[in-house]
Amino acid sequence: MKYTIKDVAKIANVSISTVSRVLNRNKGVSSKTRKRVLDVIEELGYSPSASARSLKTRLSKTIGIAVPDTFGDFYGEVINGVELTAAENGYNLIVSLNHHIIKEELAAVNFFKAKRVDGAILVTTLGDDDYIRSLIESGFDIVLLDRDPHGLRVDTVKTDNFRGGYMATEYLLKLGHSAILFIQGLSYLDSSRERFNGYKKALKDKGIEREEIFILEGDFTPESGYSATKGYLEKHGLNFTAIFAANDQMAIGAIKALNDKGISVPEDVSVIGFDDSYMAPYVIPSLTTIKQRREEMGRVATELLLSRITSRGKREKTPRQVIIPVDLVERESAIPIPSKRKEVNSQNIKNSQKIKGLKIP
Amino acid sequence: MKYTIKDVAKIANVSISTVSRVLNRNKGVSSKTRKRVLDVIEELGYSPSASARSLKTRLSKTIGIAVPDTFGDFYGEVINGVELTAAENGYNLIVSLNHHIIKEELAAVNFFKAKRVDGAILVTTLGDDDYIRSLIESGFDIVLLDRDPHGLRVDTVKTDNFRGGYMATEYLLKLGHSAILFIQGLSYLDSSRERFNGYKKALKDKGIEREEIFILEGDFTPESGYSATKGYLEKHGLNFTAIFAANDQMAIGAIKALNDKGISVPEDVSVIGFDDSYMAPYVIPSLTTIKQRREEMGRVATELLLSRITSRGKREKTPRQVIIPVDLVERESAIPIPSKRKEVNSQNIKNSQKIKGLKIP
DNA sequence: TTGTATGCGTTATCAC
DNA sequence: GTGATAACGCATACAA
Repeated sequence: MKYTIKDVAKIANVSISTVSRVLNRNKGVSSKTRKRVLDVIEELGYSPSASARSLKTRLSKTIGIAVPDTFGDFYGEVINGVELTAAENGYNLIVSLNHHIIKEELAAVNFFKAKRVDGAILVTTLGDDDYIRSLIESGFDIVLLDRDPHGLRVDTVKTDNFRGGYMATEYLLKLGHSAILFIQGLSYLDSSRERFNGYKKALKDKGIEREEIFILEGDFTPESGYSATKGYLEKHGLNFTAIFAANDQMAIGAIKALNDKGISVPEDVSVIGFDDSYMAPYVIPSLTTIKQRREEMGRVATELLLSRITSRGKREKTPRQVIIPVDLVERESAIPIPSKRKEVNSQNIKNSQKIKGLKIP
Repeated sequence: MKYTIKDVAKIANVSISTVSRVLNRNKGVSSKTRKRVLDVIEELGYSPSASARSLKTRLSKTIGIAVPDTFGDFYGEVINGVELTAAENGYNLIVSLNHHIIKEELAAVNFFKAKRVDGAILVTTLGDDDYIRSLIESGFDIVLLDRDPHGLRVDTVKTDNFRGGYMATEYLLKLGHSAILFIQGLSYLDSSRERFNGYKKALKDKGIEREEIFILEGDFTPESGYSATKGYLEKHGLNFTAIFAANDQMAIGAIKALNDKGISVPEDVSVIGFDDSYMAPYVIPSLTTIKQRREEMGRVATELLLSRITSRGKREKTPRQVIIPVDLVERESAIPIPSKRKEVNSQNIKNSQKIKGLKIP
């Protein structure tokens, strides 16, 4: 907490340049004096001042990450992947939350830009493309996560949302479902839109095109999945046999809403989510879902960023777009529609009878 | 990204000290020149170098937080509270994960100590008390979160775990349960132990003291709650009517295990958790639990830390131990035992019949 | 009210 | 192989 390179030098009976050498390049120092210096460092518990060092080197050995919040599974696990990779490479992580407020995101980014960090990962960016463009043009290294490049020359890392949406829907179609509700997340996010596009495409490929009213609004929270489903049931009744929610949390909320109305999952309605969150195997019924590799997204984004940082000055790399593949995880919440089932047991009939006050078309 | 205070000074036709003054104390500068300087700053998009500034002031305006990981609800929300409060006060947050490995925690703390941060919040510390003691003695500001002081002169913030454990158990007792399983979390953590103590005390106050085999080992993950419960059922059968799990995730895992064995919650077994996590209202049945104010814990810890940091040099404050109160949140997963229920409907009987292959005492 | 000069703890350039 | 010394960008004591 209080020793400087000077103290070390004095005690080790060498010059500060020698100490600096053993601290860094470790070359051009006789092994004898190196050992002596090292001993003193150890003894004093000395560690170099980060600020002095970065003032000189213009490198902070720190990267920033801007995320909306740390709730739910997604952001937390992304951060995990980022921190892990950063730490492995000797970088620290400054986390800035913007609470889904654009102004705060801009503030965070400006702060990042103020030389405090060597580069930044922007997750689920809210702001328009212009400020990102200006960031890039000013030579600031950034990578976008969970977002498309939108024509910008940036590195991006995203999940294969379209394919995930397609797979989920296709899976339900194969199970015999055709009346499939889609609960979208925040619709201004690329990730939500693409899952939606995958859903639409799968339906279209199957010749189904009508279902406008089947699109419910959500915001990725379980509350939104719950109330969207509840509202829909109260308005339209049970005129669907399956739900695809843009994330697991909304799927779980939807199941709860169905359950509250006496509708059984999966016997009456199949549900599929997106994420393969921590809780997905443990909810009842366990959730069939599209697995998104959240931690890996963080890892990859960090690797991209660090490779840019360390290659500064060399010729500019062309922007890279990494798309992380998804997998379908089959669990209990999605099953074939009754006509396709081997056996229809009494339990299902019983449950169906419980549906009251609903206009069943 | 590239202007310095010098550039600003030159363009504004003032000295760098004047610029510095408007940047900081903002006093002793005529409003005319201040405006001029401000304009130049604005125009250039200048922002002072953090490293230079902290080299000079010996303050980094950054605090660190060390947590095991960012999975589940607890740590993420604590971080949320910390970041919020830090940002409000102009501080940045460096997050360091130790992945439940002591060595990494020590590394993180040493790093924090290397002057990069003005203070640190240590969450759920793994390491022994000695290294924390040495930290404190060397004048480093820290606050411990989710952990007891263990006689150390540190500020701590924790949930009222004992009372939470007591309340949960007492609630079950009032519902008529007496055979209550306890699933503990990582038993080396204060928080888990105290919830356990609360459980034991409530039983004792009620004159129940025998239940050694009723204590199951868990580690706060849903997996552990699941497998502990499954293992117990396979070994002892259904010789209990309620479960108190040291967190919601394990409670949800336990419910899943019961469900897999054909045991209904809450009809056959009542379950109560701890946390009031994000998902608690949406699992089926919705989870009765003890609410832990995670974000507030983060807020309070940060306030304690910042107050220490800003009062450096003044006479030392005596350590403060803040205990955040808990609340019981009643939902669906815990109900009176059958003899205490107003009505026993056929549904319950039916469910009970489903229990097979279990030695029911 | 404003300007000048010094030093914070490093790294790097140059000598020796 | 080693040692002076000049920056890095800023805050501040001291002058003016």
